[in-house]
Amino acid sequence: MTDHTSAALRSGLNNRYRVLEVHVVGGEGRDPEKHLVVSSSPSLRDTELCVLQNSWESVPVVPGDIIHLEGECNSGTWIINEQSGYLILYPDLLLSGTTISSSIRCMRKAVLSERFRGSECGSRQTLVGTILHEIFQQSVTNNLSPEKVEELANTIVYGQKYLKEMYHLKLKQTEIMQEIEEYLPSFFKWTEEFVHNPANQNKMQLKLPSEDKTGDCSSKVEIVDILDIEENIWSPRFGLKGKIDVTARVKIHRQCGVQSRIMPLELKSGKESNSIEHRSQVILYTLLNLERRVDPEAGFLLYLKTGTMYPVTGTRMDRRELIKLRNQVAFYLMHSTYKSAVGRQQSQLAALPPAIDDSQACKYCSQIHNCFLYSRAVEERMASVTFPPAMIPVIERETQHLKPSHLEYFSLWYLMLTLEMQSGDGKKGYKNIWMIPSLEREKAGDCAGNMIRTDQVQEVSEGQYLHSFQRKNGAVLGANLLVGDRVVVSGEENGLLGLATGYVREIGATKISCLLGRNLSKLPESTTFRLDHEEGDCGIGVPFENLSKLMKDSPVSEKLRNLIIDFHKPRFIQHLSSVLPPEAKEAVASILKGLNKPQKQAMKQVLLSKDYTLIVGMPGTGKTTTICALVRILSACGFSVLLTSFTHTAVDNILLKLAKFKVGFLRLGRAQKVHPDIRKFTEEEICRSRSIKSVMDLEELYNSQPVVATACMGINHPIFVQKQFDFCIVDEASQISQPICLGPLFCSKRFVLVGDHQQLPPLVQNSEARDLGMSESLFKRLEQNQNAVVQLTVQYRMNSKIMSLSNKLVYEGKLECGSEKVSNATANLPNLKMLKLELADASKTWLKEVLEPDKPVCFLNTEKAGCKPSDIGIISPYRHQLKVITDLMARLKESRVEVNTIDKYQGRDKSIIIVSFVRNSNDENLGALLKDWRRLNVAITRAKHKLIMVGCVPSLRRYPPLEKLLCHLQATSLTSYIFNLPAGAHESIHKCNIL
DNA sequence: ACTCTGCCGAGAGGA
Repeated sequence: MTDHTSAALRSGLNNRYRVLEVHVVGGEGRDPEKHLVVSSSPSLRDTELCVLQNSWESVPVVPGDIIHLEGECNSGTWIINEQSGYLILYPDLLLSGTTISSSIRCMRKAVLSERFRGSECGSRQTLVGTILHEIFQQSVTNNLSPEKVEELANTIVYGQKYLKEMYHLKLKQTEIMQEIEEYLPSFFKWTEEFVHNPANQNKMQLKLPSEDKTGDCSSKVEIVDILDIEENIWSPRFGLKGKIDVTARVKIHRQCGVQSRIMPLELKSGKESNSIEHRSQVILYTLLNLERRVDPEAGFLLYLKTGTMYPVTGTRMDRRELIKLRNQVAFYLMHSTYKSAVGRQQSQLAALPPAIDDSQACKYCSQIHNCFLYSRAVEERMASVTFPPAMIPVIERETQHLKPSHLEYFSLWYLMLTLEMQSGDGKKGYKNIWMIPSLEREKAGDCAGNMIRTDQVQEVSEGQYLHSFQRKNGAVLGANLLVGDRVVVSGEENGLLGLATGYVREIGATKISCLLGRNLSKLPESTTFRLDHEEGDCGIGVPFENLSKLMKDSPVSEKLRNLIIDFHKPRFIQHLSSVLPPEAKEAVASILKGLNKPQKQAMKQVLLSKDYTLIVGMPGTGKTTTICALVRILSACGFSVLLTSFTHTAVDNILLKLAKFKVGFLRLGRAQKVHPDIRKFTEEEICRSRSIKSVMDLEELYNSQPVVATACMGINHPIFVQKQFDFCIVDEASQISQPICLGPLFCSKRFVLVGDHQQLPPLVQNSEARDLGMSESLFKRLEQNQNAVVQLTVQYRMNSKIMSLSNKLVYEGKLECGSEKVSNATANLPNLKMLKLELADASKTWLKEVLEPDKPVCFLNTEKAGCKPSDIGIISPYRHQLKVITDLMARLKESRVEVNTIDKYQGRDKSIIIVSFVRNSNDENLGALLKDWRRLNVAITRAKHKLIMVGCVPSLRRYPPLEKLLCHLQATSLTSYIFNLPAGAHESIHKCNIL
């Protein structure tokens, strides 16, 4: 994407330029060149010239792009060629060292891996590799003796940290330990040679690029000090990021003298290949090092199996080629869609990097499924894309299980997800951390700057370090970071970006404590930090992954494709007796007793279903109660249940109820995000309290409960690799986008979606994606199969008059009150009499009327009142309005009244609801939010006893849903609902709030 | 043209 309008441009070391023009020069015997007219001034008036030569002209740069230039600029001209300079395309897109090194062999794979992150499912070797890394890193940092290393290996292998992975791969701890043992002798040999006894070692050839003079470059290398492990570096200069296994101070002994350098050391536990991929990784790490220290020029590759260490020098040529490769990958990632030049300018998916002709490499490729899928669903129709001839029949064969409808579904959703991801780009990216000073970002509340560390760093658990920060000047924090938020900790100084990531643990007036993945105590005490709220994009990986899974050639995926894409009719069995075990009958009957008729019907329908059931939970119809009863019945019948929802809060809502009935369950997900009363059911807590340290115990825990609950993004948990559930229940299903909702469905035989498509749909930011249908939930899509739908129509929230609104407008009269009591309930206003006396003066008669408990619905017309819409309200479509209201309420010292958006109020209720519609007749264009009748429906179904709506009637009439509502209000003979407010009425309305 | 919640990740090896 070329839209970087807000990007800050700079010259100097961190120079950013915008490309204004691109000219291809040369040909006719002359070497081709590309001339770029670039500018770093905000006005784009002062321009410079950038000349690309010696194959740099192949960089796919276009006008509008942001580039970073490295090298020298002489009188306004940059020369980037064989000898000097680098051009980095889209430098704010940081690519990891492994992404680039893997793109050497197959760029297509590298690009696919950026989208489909979970495809690499791990193996024994990778797990052993990870564990070996940790053992080595800790041993070398703490200079451990061989006995201590053995001990450490034991604690790690028989500890808690890698149990999940071992369970996932069905590996035993003893097996892993055995394999680890085999590595230790070579590791000891290496420490002898390079750390303890460097004088005895063999010489190695190490020629650093800066040493021009030829001659003897054989040297002895000595590791003097380990400065860091897992050092995380972000380099917006080279557009790179990475974690460096070991950062070591190294002495190079030569005939001509001794040199000291800080160099990266890359560990490998696999085959001693000294391959180009491995070497490239080291070279990229030397580039990353430039962010923090002098150019190391070289690094080392250490193969743990043999203890052999190879020096890797990054020549200019190596670096240049790797940067060019990075630019290409960056180009493909930034141009994953394009607008068709003709017609309606619709976005289309672009081709991936071409497939390579290497069946050997493809055989072991973890992305092969996605590679074939994309070629079949997207690229096949493109004239410009060709495949190696040998590959064509393979693609054909590997995708033959997919019908055209499946391929269409895939490409449409792939496109929509990509569009949505791009539109988040501006906000999401980490680039704000380096592009916006902390002080400025703090105003938006997303950052806390100028912080220093205070207390000792505590290692709370393996790899979790508790850090405390406070302002350098002791000032109060302005940030609105919340407990549980993810944060990125960086140094305020240059080059210290992304030092660590973690979670906010506690927030005080002047202090923040965070649980970070790395220990920062080694940094100088004077280091000042900034804590940036991480606006995650990682979640976007889950829907891509689910989409890919849906296209797999497996029975589960095939069944879901049939049901979801091809709308096969959901099947039901005839008789309850075949699912209801006799011994469960009594228990089930007693649970059913507490339910109303449609709720009972829903239970029955689910029990009879072979595929799926949709439960429409209209407002106030007891969705939570119903789900809770369903879980109890299903587990009484001996079924296993996977219980999910989009948000943690919704999951815990049900669990809180379930806990009362003593139904056992296991809650997955980070304890911090879980309701305090439910935390004791989380895997994390149980593992801690029972100090589970063996794969067997963990497996026992996973199998101990037939009911497992998680947020639906949490389906990458290893439990789901091995367990299949009888039923999956998805709450809030009408608010979840299809590819996310799919996730939990792979883990069960049947599913139940609970929701109400008349309420708000999944949130989609990108308008084009929305127009393409991205906000259609799976619930809505499947609702056309009416035989799978049960409606909960008996509601216990609203009194009859409030209910009648939405009943008329939305539910075609299907809603009914659960009891007389519900139907007639009015607001309890104990101070009303006193207040009425206060309001005796005639100008306020309207307020008296509004407050009458037997007028449950009223609409206050602000048209003539001159009352600013921005003065009133409790729920509102707009966040800005809420801010104004909250401030006013604070001035009136009223904090008990909850102020929130309509969207956030979905699923909740209150006795009295005041809706502020905000819109004023002066508004030139209609906003989109109020056009959505689902939002209106949510707004008018939150109140139990009294619904007060405030807004300018003539303005609101321009919105079709509100027009309908107002018409209905006028047409009803119950009472005159609409009041015309006199001037200055808004003050009184706040008094009304204080009731 | 105003609505916002989920995910731990860059890299663990394989040819």
